[in-house]
Amino acid sequence: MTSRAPLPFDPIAEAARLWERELGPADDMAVVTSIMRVQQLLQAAVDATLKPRGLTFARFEALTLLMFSRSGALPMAKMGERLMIHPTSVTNIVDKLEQGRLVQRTPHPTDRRTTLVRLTPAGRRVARAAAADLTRDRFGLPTGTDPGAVHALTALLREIRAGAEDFAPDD
Amino acid sequence: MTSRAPLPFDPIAEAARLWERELGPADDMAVVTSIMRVQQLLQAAVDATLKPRGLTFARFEALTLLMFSRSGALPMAKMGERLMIHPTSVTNIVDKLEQGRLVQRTPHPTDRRTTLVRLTPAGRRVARAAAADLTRDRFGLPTGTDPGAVHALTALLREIRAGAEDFAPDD
DNA sequence: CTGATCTCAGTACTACTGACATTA
DNA sequence: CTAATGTCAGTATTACTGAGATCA
Repeated sequence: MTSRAPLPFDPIAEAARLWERELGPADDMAVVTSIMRVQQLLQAAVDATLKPRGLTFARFEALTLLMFSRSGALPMAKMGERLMIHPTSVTNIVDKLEQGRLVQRTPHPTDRRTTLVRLTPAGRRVARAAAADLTRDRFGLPTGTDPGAVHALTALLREIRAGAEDFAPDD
Repeated sequence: MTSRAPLPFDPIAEAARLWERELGPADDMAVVTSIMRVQQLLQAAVDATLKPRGLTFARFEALTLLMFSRSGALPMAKMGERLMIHPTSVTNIVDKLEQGRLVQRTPHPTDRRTTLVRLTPAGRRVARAAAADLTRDRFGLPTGTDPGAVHALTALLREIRAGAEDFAPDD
């Protein structure tokens, strides 16, 4: 959260202008760069909101996933699939959450290969509190962000996710 | 690039449904999560495209910035400002580019505190080739992504960047 | 003296590869 | 035997803090 001085011009528009002049069509470059830059801004804001509770956005997402699951517990592999993260990253994230006593590893009742991750009462409490913090801070979105723009953005990003096979198109 | 099996449903829409039921309005959560997820997909695709040339997207952006500068050289601090990255990250990225002989550190002619980073001929060549690769792969965007959607997305993200003081609004 | 510029050491987080033990 | 599950060791990136040297 090192508050930078804003640039006197839009760096992406400027880059697109020069790219177009020297390298060809710049539309794809401009969107992708925009997404990267906005993600960076939001990630920093969200992590700052969560820091007092010892969470990162990745850990918060894992906690939320468990909170929304029927029994409050899921296999590691299922978590990785839903969160689109690598198996070793699941191990790492669950390690940290377990150190904070927000989740607990338990054996699967029938499949002994599988480890279930279960939300503890403290985990559920922290998840709800963190969710309230994030809602209050609008997940890092600038104050005054137009709700219509939020909807439109979500819909457009959904198209891209569908095209990238993030999920089955016929939902 | 571990090609995952796509989920049989949209995980973000599903999370929004449950969030709305238990925690309140989910619109902000849905956009921000969408941006994070799409960024992850694009970052992986772009890095895969650049890997054969020994570049990451961050290093490519630094190279491009130099390519578009008047003299092909910029102070480290100026680079960090434009790319929105931390001074120590600039040091790190320039280190790697210099190891690959794509840039060269040179002293500033008048301000002896400042280090100029200059593109080498090889650096310029690699930058242009990488740009061509990325253009060919549409910067990781799914094949068939609607150009209209690309424009709309860029415009909406520009609003958010402006609101976050990424640059001066009166551009 | 103040402030800017850059680097270094050390830490944290996430991603990925390859290897491995266990079990369905 | 094959495939799935989870973990570990090791590596690569990037981000950030704190400290310090140099210099405008």
